[in-house]
Amino acid sequence: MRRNRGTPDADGEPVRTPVLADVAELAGVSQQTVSRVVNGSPSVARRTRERVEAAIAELGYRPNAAARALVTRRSRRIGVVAARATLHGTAATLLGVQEAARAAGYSVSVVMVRDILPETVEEALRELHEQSVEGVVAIVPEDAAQETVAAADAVVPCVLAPGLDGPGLPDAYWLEVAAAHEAVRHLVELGHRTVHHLAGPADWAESRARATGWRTALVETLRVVPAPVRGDWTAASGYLAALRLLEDGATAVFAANDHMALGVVRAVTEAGGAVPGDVSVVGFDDMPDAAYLTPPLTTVHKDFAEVGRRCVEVLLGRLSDRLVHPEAVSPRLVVRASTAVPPAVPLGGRAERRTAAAG
Amino acid sequence: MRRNRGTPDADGEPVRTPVLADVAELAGVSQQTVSRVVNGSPSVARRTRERVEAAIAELGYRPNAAARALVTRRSRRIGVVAARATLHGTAATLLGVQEAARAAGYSVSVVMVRDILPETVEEALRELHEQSVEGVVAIVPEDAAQETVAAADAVVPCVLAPGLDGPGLPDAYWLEVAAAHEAVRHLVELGHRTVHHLAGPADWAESRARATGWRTALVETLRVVPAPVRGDWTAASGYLAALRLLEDGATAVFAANDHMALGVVRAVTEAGGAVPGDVSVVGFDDMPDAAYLTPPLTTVHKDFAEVGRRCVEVLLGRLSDRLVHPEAVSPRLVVRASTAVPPAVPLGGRAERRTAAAG
DNA sequence: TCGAGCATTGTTAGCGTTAACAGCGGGGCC
DNA sequence: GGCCCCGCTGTTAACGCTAACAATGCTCGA
Repeated sequence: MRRNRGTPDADGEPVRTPVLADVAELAGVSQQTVSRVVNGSPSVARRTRERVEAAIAELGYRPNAAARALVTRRSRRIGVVAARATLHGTAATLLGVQEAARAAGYSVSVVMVRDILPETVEEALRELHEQSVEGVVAIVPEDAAQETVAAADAVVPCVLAPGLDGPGLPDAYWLEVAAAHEAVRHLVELGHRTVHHLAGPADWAESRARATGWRTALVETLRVVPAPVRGDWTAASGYLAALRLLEDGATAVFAANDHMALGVVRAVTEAGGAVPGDVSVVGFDDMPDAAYLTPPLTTVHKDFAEVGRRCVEVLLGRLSDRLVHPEAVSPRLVVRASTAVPPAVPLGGRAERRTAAAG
Repeated sequence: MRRNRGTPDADGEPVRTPVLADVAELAGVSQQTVSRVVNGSPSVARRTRERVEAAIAELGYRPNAAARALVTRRSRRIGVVAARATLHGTAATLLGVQEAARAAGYSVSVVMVRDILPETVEEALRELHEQSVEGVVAIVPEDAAQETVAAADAVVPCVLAPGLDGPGLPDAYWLEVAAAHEAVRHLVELGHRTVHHLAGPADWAESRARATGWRTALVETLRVVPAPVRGDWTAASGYLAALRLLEDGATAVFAANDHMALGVVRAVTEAGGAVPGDVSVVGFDDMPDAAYLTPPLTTVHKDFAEVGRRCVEVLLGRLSDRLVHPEAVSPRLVVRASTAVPPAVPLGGRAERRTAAAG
């Protein structure tokens, strides 16, 4: 035989990872028969199968994915492009994608990008393409990135994870709107004159959906619609933004995610106010810590892992020319302790004048 | 009817992803020459190289990683096994691993396991092995899993991410101990009689390191060492555990991570106490939200992304038979607003009696 | 002038696997 | 009894790429 790789053993017996041929030889059959056994082909006699299986077990044989991919032109691998990997939503979605992919027999390649720019996303997609991924789940909610991803779809099927705009999960957007709407209604019904909004970045579909829900709820109940303030999803940005909201005399703030909401709570507290005594705060996402914050955060629960799973479902569907259309996950309001009736006198300074004029 | 992927062209010309042979033909050279250009071999004439590069650009050629892996027996891919993917530490470490691997020209396969059992970890490792990863970074701090990983090291080089026990980052453990020690000293110096500990799971090296640091600081300053209470890293478990700590009359709690610390704050507040007025709380990890919690959490900052990067450094070192030994990352205390001098009268009920007896 | 020696390019043979087809007994059917 | 077909197994030729070696055309020194 030929040259063997691996460390040559002391007693001359060469150690190398076993391949199909080794199993075939040991079992006394052809490689093709071993291949059939490995792939669960029905046309193998029971006795033969058993012999082959024994040989596989004895040698500890595991098929080589690269060789398979090469010949079948199917890598059984999907790629994930993720941005802001430490954000709760991203991490949880990734988890769901990974689980679902694994369950379907696919392996997962991950590329995380630091800045979501068309070029970086494009490069990430290229790298994934080079790995012959069969499809890509992109967790990059910014619009700019989404266009890049959409363009790449011609080369390799891509599913956008938030799925708010994509063709895969079309009503997810409206469910998100509805959930935001519900959150704001909750605040209005508590008696707040109006509800301020701490929005996410303008170029994220989630931001827009949540802002839309907020706005419609306000318009519907004939409230003034204050100018929303923007954050970048982080607690730090939420804190900063809240300072302005407070100046504006807000008594109720609907933040586009929990991290920012928690920053709002901090700002209110620091300004000498109380949540929910002076200001009510609602978040979005319901990250695991939300229930244990002080005060426990009223927020909208969103099952990101499920979102990830459904993305895979859609993607795998497209790979087999089926058009899968899973029901969108429906976020729902979880009322906890960060919301209450508005205070008799609002916290902000100049605020009184302004809201009085508006109301 | 061999179906080519990509969009079928209107004029019947089948569109298929270009391969080396296509480039070679277009450039009028042999495949080998194209291969040399792609791999940056110096022995290609400048004119030839330019022609080949033009052809590559025109066709949009990208080398096929599977074919390469097959023939070179180097996949240029590393695997990551991660558990509890939504925990801050895990997510951030994964990010660091991914970044460093990518920078070194490696791609990353991720397998996330839900329960850390020897079997599930073993299966994850097997799957990774099947993908011919050249090495594995395992973010599975439980001891049981670590043994499994260590055993797999014979088949494929593995680096344990927390690196507290592993051969790769040996002093990381003691730095962790030192950081915990520093945190507890901070509390003691504030005037607390003793410091209670909310530990992580017993079979995590981090838990043990932090508990050790806590204990030594207490012993060193001649304090009673209260029985530590255990959580599972989540805020929920921290909340539950804190209830017992409070019964015990704790005035200072050192929690093994931020999530649990935040649960402690919640429990204290719910019991009618204040942080830090009645109970001081210190966390560990310094997750991004920590500075914006109410109150801002005093905690130990740990750069997980850096941990991930160094794991990759060690792993890639081993792959090239170099023994890399990067300096361990040194966590450091960040004092914020959740710690203060102890109250005149402790919050807990039976507590007074007990601590009085102890002191 | 000739061959050594260099720079550049081409040729051949796989890497480990599966697709496609070929072969080979034996049982059922007419 | 002959034929066909079925169940099972084997053979051959790729998949896209690179390692190893062979071959070419030069330049240069003796």
